[in-house]
Amino acid sequence: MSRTIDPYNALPKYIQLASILRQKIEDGEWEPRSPIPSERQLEVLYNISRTTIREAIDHLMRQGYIYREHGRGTFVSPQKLQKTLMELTSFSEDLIKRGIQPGQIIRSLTSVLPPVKILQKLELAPGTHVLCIERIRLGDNTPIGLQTSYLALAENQTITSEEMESSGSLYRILQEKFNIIPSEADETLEVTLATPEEADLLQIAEGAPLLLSERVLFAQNRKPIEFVKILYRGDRYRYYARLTR
Amino acid sequence: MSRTIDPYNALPKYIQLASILRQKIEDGEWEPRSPIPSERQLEVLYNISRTTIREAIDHLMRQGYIYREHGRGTFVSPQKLQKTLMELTSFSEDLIKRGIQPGQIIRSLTSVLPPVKILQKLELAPGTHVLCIERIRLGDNTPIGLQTSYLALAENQTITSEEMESSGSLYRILQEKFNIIPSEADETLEVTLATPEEADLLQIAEGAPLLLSERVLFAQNRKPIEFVKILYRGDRYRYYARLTR
DNA sequence: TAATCTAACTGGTAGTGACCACACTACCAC
DNA sequence: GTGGTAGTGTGGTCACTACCAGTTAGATTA
Repeated sequence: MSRTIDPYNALPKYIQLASILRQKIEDGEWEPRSPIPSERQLEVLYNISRTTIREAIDHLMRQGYIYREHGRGTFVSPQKLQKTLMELTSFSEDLIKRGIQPGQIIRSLTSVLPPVKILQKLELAPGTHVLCIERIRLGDNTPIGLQTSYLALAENQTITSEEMESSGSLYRILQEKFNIIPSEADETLEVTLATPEEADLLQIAEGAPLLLSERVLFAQNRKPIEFVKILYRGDRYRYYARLTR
Repeated sequence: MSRTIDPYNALPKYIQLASILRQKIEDGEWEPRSPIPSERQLEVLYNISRTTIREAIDHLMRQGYIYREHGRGTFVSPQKLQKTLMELTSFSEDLIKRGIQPGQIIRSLTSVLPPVKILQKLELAPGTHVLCIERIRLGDNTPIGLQTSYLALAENQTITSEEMESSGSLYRILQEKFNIIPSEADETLEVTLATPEEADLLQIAEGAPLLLSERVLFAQNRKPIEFVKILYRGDRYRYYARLTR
């Protein structure tokens, strides 16, 4: 990573500065709870205006790397799990962060007419067909979850099972093929009990407790792009979130 | 709510402007997906510099009220549940938002020596005593959760059961009495089954599925102030979160 | 000694002015 | 029609400046 600001770099200076500072924190060059250089010092150190400095610091603060104290200074956050900040993660990203090998079995990939409730969440007209993908999610080669995705793609857009097989990450396909970047999601979590079919697929007993997650995913323009329902095995999955005011 | 910016007001201008704009959105004066006045127009409308305008808009954007599109404008977010943004909420706030009448039964309020695991999460030395509050949480007068809080207060700080009874909200006491403002939390959720004692307290069958939430709450200065464990009745509670990248 | 004041820091708010990157439209040339 | 192009409006980035508001430590004073 660069150690100085390059004014000819295409990246904005505040992003360059933010990543320099982030690096120093992640490398442990600056101890938790210790102050980073003051804004006036950074101005001189990197030859950047305070406006830009503050913008970089704002970013790092919102990402939880540092915190400010009026009149005292700006300090490194003492957090252990910086990587698992409040972030929107795909299933595979999620598992990788926990050190578990993700995997999946694609059960089906078809165009379906979904229930009205789901069409409403996707803000689609009644009668619209959407792409439905059913998958069994694996962690270290054993089932952890049962996932059903409904995707609101444009007429001329579709995804093949080959693409799903080879890429592994639906979100990566959305991003690379259609330039759709997931940016926000509403999620609910509740407890249910496994039906016979679900129990069979997850290799657990009928009536075993499951964690049910339902999520509506929004793109950059705030349009809903996916409704996804995941049934997690209660004994093998723990949900993690970071909340902020 | 004020309709113009008052330069003599103690509140910063960008906060005044943000609340004016928020009001217009909540009142429906500006339709979802329609553009709000451009930054240059707002400059003239409210006689404020663009710096300040952008700061106000930044705030509203992070709170999910609006979104920006480079080259096109700034638009009102089409969100139905503005109130239940990704927010850190207390149990009572949470229920009120869902239209349920919160209540509680305080089972105990004592100084205890907690398990080492909890002391570690609170970043306290082994052997430290903390305030422990056990409560049964009610929704519309029937039990929905079993909550155990461990509070890392200073030597001279404590909370009485009278205060808990009268206020109802622990977070309000923390804020008003000790000036501690909860600002962040790490939370995990998983599924467990009710022990006989838990089943009895929650008035459900032994072995019924529960949603177990464990949360570490941090103050403004990033110091942990509370470890709280809540067992929710699986049949009466649903967890909601909004995730952002 | 203890309380007070002061100066020199820190981050917080605000204005001005400039230029860039992107989106849209109207117009023109082919 | 099609493709280009210039103009104008939008948000994005950046510099420089000024002053306000907390915090701290050291000097000063009672």
